[in-house]
Amino acid sequence: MLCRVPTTAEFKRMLRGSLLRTTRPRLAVLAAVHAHPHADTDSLIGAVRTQLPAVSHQAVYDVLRALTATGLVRRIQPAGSVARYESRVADNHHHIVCRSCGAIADIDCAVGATPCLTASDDQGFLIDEAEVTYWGMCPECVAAQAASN
Amino acid sequence: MLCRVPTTAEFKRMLRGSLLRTTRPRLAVLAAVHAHPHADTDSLIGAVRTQLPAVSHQAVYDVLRALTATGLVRRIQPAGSVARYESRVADNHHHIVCRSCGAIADIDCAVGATPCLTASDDQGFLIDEAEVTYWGMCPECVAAQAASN
DNA sequence: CTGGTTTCTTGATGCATTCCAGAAAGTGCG
DNA sequence: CGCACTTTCTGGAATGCATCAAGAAACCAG
Repeated sequence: MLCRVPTTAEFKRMLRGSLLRTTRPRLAVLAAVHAHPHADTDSLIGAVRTQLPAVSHQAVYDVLRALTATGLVRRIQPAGSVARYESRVADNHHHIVCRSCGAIADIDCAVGATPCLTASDDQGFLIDEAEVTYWGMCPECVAAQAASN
Repeated sequence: MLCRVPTTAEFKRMLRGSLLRTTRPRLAVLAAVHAHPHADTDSLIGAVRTQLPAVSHQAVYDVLRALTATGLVRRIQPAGSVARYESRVADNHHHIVCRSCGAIADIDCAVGATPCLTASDDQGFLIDEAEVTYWGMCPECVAAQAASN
């Protein structure tokens, strides 16, 4: 992620561009998602409350749903994990999840555009997205396991 | 799924082959998973109870976990869905999920072996599996939407 | 058949998420 | 700039899937 975190003014523009009212909770949540990629809802609530101590958890849930619906943030949820959110939305990238500690990292699509979208037989389904999740172990957990042997 | 549902004797052999005791709940759960692909836990509990009315939900949860751990069944959990189980475990196949009704269908890997497993940059992770989930609409929901327009 | 171990039953608990009703804040118009 | 309308936020309770815990029951080897 070489992208710097956008400014508040830019966040406002993003909200207006999505026909969303610019409220403090929304700006704070948007900033939190940009600052903490792949964070779960609880972490985001904590991050938001450092700026806005009074926000309710319900507000964060509502905002995250609104932002997800308009495409400003993306919700990911690997099997066995709670919902997590990220701000990279434009590009077609995938994720690798550590089976041991649950860490998530971004991975660009292996081959160009959207090759995985070509299913061998779609069985009459109208496919609009192919989501790839890589499973494995993060460097830290690999090292930890090697050390314990 | 051209495979017929295995017999009870075959289920027993499968359990013993995985060093698991052959108990009635396990046989019933194994049969239920084979008879109802992609069923969620609650449906499986219902299916098991047609044969074994007294089983507790906890027993089904435990059995499903044991079967998943030994690889006799596979657990899948698309984002926003509860856990589902299937009996196709040997082949490397993927799933397509209907955004509208949640239906799940099997899809064979697009290109031969395991091409998607080649990540562009693994970032130091030790990758052991690439899971592909296609998102779209099932034929029924496509028809229903077309009819309502 | 019997001892030892694993598994199942019953009931309670945890946790992420959602529902609900009233209060508050943002927005457009006069 | 202020007012009315609409949407959003607060606070509290509820839902639902899944897991934990302790004792009873079932399975397997000898």
